Order: sequence, then structure tokens, then C-alpha cells
Amino acid sequence: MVQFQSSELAKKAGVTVETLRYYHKEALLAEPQKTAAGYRQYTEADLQRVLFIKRCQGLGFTLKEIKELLALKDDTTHTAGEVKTLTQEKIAILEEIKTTLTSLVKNCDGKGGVSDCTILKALNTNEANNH
Amino acid sequence: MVQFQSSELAKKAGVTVETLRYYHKEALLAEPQKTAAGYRQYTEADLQRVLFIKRCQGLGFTLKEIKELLALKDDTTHTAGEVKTLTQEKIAILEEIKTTLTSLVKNCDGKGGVSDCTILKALNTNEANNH
DNA sequence: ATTGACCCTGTACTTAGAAACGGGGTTTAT
DNA sequence: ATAAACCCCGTTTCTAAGTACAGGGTCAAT
Repeated sequence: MVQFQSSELAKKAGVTVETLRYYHKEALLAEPQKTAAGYRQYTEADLQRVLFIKRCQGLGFTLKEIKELLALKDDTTHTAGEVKTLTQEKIAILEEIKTTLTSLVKNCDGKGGVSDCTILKALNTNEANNH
Repeated sequence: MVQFQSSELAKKAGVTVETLRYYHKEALLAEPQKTAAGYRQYTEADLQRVLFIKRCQGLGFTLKEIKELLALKDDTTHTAGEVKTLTQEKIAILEEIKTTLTSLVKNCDGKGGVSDCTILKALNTNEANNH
């Protein structure tokens, strides 16, 4: 089995060694086997897990949410439906915000000074409160 | 002119007095006039400004971005186009993430255990990396 | 056998956005 | 004239997600 030490895994995953330690502390990543000297020996599975975390982060999930996703993933008694639901909840939030911003932009021709800006005008009243 | 003291403005704006102090410190909100005893005397304009900040926050802008928006708003030499651009940039980010999540959800029937979950499978490969 | 590049642990510091605390002044009502 | 309920300021604490030490062990090469 291929094994890497901390800095190697960190480099492959695009994080720092400190971040790995942080993930261990937060129980997002289990401590791997250690050598007699106490050096961590990471496996390909660890690398995949860190990459998974990073991908989810890139999609706007917080570490807390990622921990939930990982918990579902790790416990095979859970279902694909639960994962889908979590993801859909995330989408719904994004959707709502995007819709509001888009409608603000649509009504704005971008012409004139800031005092003509319909986006700012809308944000000044409570028209932006439909969420 | 109608004036309120801290706790009154805070209540109307749905924030705490501590938050107002924080906004002063961060220069999002100018210090208002003070009474001889040093009590802050807020005006309707201050209330509107805090509400503006809160609305923007609700739409996913960070305080730093809101500071930019307020700076545009406060300086009439700026244009409506600049505000529109900032808003569109924000939308573009949301859009990208939403598209990725949506495509993950679309390919998932939500059936079966987590090992059948196509969302998790996609997050495990780099298919979620098109952003 | 020593130097340089790693590794370990534990603790402290950082940014964002507040919330809370400590110690003290003020205003209002009784 | 005193108690409740405000206000002030400065400092500390909190969560999130790390980053940066400090102080020390290890491994590989020279």
C-alpha cells in the first residue's frame, strides 16, 4: 500500500500540514497509523477524503455541514435521499438570494450616477426583504 | 428632527447596541451627535443605513463588500454601473455554485443507501471541479 | 557526528462579525 | 435620594477555519 507523510499528502491535497492537524482535531479526518517515531502515515483514502472536503468547501458547504455529509457517507445505514435533501436545502438558499439579486439587476440600466441606481434604491426600502 | 438613543435604534433595526458600536468601529456607520453626557443621538438616516446593511447581509454580502457599496453610495461621483457590476459579480459566483449542485442533484434519484448516492460519488471524483 | 529538512505536540494568534463583561456615569420615577 | 434602567468606554470571549509559533525529536546525507 502506498503511504505518504504529512507534507506529501498536504501538497497533493492543496492544503498545509497545519490544516491536516486541524481536520484531525475537528474529527473530519481520522488520525492515520503512525511510525514508531510518531510520524503519520497517510493512505490514498485519506487523500481522497481531504479532496472531498475541499470540493465541498468549494461548493459553499461549511466544515460543519461537510462533517454531516461525511457522517452520512461513513454510516451505510443512511440513504442517498438524505444526501440529496441536504444538497437541495443548500441549493434553495442560493436560489433565493440569487433571485433577489437578479431582479435588482434586471431593473437597473446601469446608467447615471449612484443617485439614479435602482439597486441602491431598492436596498434602501424593504423591497429586498422577500426572503 | 426625531432622534433615538442606542437601544431604540438597535431595536428598530433588529440588532444589538454592541453591533452598533461594532459598526462605528468598522466605519460602516458614522458616530452620531452626542449629548453633553456623551449619549449617542441617532437619526432616521442612521436607522436607514443600518437597515441597508442588514438587507445586504441577508443577500450574502460581507461587511467588507457592504462597505464598498456604501462607499459608492456615499460618493456621488460614482455611477449606477459600478453598483450593478458588483452585484452581478456576486450573482455570478452564486450561479456557478448553484449550477454545480443542481447538476449533482439532477443525476441523483435519492434511492438506495449512501453507497448508491451519485452526489457523493461525484464529490469523490473531481467532477465537481468545474468552477 | 553534525547539518538541514523533515516530523511531533501544545499553545497562541488571526479575521469576521459580533456578544459579553467590568467598572462607572446618567436619567427618570418614586 | 436612591433604585431601576438606561448610557459610556475599553477589554475579553466566542465561532469558524485556519495559521503561526516554540521547543523539541528524527532521518538522510555528508
